[in-house]
Amino acid sequence: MADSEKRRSLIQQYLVQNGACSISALASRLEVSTMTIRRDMELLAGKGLVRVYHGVVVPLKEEATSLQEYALTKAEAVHVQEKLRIARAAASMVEPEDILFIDGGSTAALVARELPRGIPLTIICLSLNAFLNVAGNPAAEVILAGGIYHEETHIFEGPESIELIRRYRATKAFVSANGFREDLGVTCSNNYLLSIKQAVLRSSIQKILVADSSKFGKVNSCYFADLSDFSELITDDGLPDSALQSIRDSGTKVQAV
Amino acid sequence: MADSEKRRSLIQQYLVQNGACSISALASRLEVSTMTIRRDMELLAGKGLVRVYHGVVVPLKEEATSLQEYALTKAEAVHVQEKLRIARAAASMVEPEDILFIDGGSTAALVARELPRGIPLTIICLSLNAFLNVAGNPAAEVILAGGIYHEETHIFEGPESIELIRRYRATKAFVSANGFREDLGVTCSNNYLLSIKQAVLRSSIQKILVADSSKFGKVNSCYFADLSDFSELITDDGLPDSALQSIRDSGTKVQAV
DNA sequence: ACATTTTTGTTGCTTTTATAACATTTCTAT
DNA sequence: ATAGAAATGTTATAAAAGCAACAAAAATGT
Repeated sequence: MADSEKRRSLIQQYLVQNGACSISALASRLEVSTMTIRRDMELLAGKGLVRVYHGVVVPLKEEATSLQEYALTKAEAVHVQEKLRIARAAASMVEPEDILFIDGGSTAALVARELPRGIPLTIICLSLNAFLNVAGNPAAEVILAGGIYHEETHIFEGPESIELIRRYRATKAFVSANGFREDLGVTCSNNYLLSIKQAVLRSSIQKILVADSSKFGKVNSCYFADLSDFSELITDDGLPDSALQSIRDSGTKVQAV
Repeated sequence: MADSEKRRSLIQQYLVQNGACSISALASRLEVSTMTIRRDMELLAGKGLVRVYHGVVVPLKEEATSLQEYALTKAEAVHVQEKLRIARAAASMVEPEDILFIDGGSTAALVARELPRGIPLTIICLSLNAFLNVAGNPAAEVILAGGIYHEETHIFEGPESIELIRRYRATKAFVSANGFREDLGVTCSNNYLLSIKQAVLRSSIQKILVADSSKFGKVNSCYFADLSDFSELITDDGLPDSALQSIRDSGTKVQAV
């Protein structure tokens, strides 16, 4: 990476952490002239990443503040690029008046974050992560399945959660998983996750599995569905063609983004 | 609320939405001089709510979350000190192994924040505010009553919420209110709040009303209990002695902190 | 109604930033 | 190595913001 790029990257990182910074402070911190910073900012502003006011740079990264930030720092920072592509593909499937289940897990949380704003939706969240990423959407009715909070998964467990899921009917469910393979099916790591995911599948028309290719071939302790139980799989381009083909043959649409 | 307060509140709201704004823009938007805005910003900066750079105001993200936002940008900003004293008194009543209901509202959210950490508790939260203030407490089992999210109150509404409350039994319930008086009882502003508060009262041994003295004498549309239905009232020192005495005579303990 | 306090606006001056044009350095490819 | 390109620094001028002191207006209390 060129020095100038590295500097801009550093600036961005600093801005996201600190919320804002003056151009003069950036110049002295990075030991370059203010003109250099200005030119950098012009570039970043052109990309829509920052906004430059009078002497001050403010990161414009979509609400990287407080709640959303919390939701993402906790998420495993692995395969973020893939997960984001998957999330965007998933979000682009959503249509006005859709009723959505958003599962726990970092990929599903990203789906929540990428959901179109301004169109009427009903969004039923199963994890705090997903919820925090949609709360505040003015056009959406946001529902959270409550219960006992599990900090490691950000999911609420309990009969109330299951009951709530059973009471609703969704047009689309975005479900995550810890592992998926053709022979042993789709798996997750906990018993309560299993109950929730199964309830979600039973309450939804379109069942969409969002899982990056690192999950492919893996198994975890709790089996909750076969791949063919899903109407669609959204994953990245890391799956072998043979696998893609055989999943498609079993009746599940596949998007590899 | 005084005009100046209203203006500062508007500014804060605008800042949280937009991330940042120049002083000159705020001045023309609110049709006051830049000096007025500058002085406002000095005030808000003193409270640690914003940071002023050269001509630009940036909200500080640490404080912009749930509670502070609610407690300081909304109309209740005036009574923060009282609420905090009330919250601390309430929190000091809590003992190990207690099972707690924490209602919605800024005062109850403060109770949640002031709860002792490290002692085993079961904490059932009825609002996002309260929840975010206790999530992460390692010694506590944290439960959130889910349902349809209401942004203006940060509360989750729905049959699931009520069912969850009915299913639990608490040793202490910290309940908030919009108004309370001896003749017309304790009132809140919404129907769903009413259902929740009544369910909480029916599921709890000790029923503790936390409400600052500005609520005294007021009525709101929804009546949900008499003052004598509460085992205890925690308020500040703004109630007339005669009222304190007559509430005590009716069998409700009163702490005026 | 009056005086007092608080809030807001105005002015002049200082300091900081923006911008453009030009000079210099650093990088890159042959 | 060297020319050309890209990146960076410098300077001068214009524009905008900061600041302090004072004036005017509005709110408050007696």
